[in-house]
Amino acid sequence: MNLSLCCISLKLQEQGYKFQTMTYTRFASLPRKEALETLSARILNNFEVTGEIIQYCHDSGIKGYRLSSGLTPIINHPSVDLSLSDLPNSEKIYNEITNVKNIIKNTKVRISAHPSEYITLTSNNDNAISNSIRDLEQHGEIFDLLDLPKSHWSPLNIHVRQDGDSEEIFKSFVKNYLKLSSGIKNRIVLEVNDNKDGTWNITNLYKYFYDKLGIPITFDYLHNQLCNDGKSEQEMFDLAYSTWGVTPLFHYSEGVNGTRKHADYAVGTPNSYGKEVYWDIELKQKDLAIEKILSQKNLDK
DNA sequence: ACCAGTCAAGGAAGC
DNA sequence: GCTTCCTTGACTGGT
Repeated sequence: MNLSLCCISLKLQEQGYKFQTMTYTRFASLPRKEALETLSARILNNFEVTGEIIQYCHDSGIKGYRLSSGLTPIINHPSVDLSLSDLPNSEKIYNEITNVKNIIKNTKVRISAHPSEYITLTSNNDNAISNSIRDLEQHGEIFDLLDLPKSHWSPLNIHVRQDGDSEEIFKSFVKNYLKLSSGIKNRIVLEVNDNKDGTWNITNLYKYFYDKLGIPITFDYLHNQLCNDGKSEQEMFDLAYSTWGVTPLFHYSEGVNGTRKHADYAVGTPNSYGKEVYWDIELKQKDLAIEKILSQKNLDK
């Protein structure tokens, strides 16, 4: 089974490999030089941790890894707007990125990302749109530096956040989608929403975004349970599956007591309905939850 | 060393 | 309409 780790390894975290971040408030409160140095050191740390995690995934039989969206904090902030090359010791960061690139090449772990839940391509708020585009392009830049394919093999997964009139929202999406670079357009995929009564269930995503733009649809067990049009799970799985030109990367999670809150561990196992799929495991116990699924799978054999 | 509060985003949901 | 909620994990500052 192709399982994929989301962002954090609890095992490595225990060994001291932890991501670091920085808020804009903090950045702005420090003298410029110190702020930049702190930020640079944290970003360097984050790429080192990323390399460790990818190697660990490979060594543990985990076939995929979702990059943390907090890899390069603040640099996309509209009031900061830095590129990696602006940072002190940027050559160290680029060296580390090259190291991560080589680890990916050697291990063949499938790399993806799920940019912020707050990204929108349909908003009426121009700032929200430009912030979203900047954030997506930043992800693309990192993907390119890591030499990841400009295809859905390395997907950038986002949501259509806005509910309402499908036609209007779709039009708004297209307008902004066309502003994205080809590196983003070739990688972007759309995930079923998790809000009840949501407009963007898999059927509707298919009708608009796959049919008209060829964008693959990400099936997610939990979200599909919470947001669907009454069709069977397998029917939705198959429909989403049919939109991918490469092996799909779907999401597996279980809710606590019927809520969207993610459980610590899986009770069930991902059902791939006989197909080849990569599963992002969105469970709070991260690699420990994956380990458990893999060990149960082995017991079954 | 530890703990509680803070931070960030934009649409949803509630009043 | 306006406010609060949602979500997440690490930072921050006080003890």
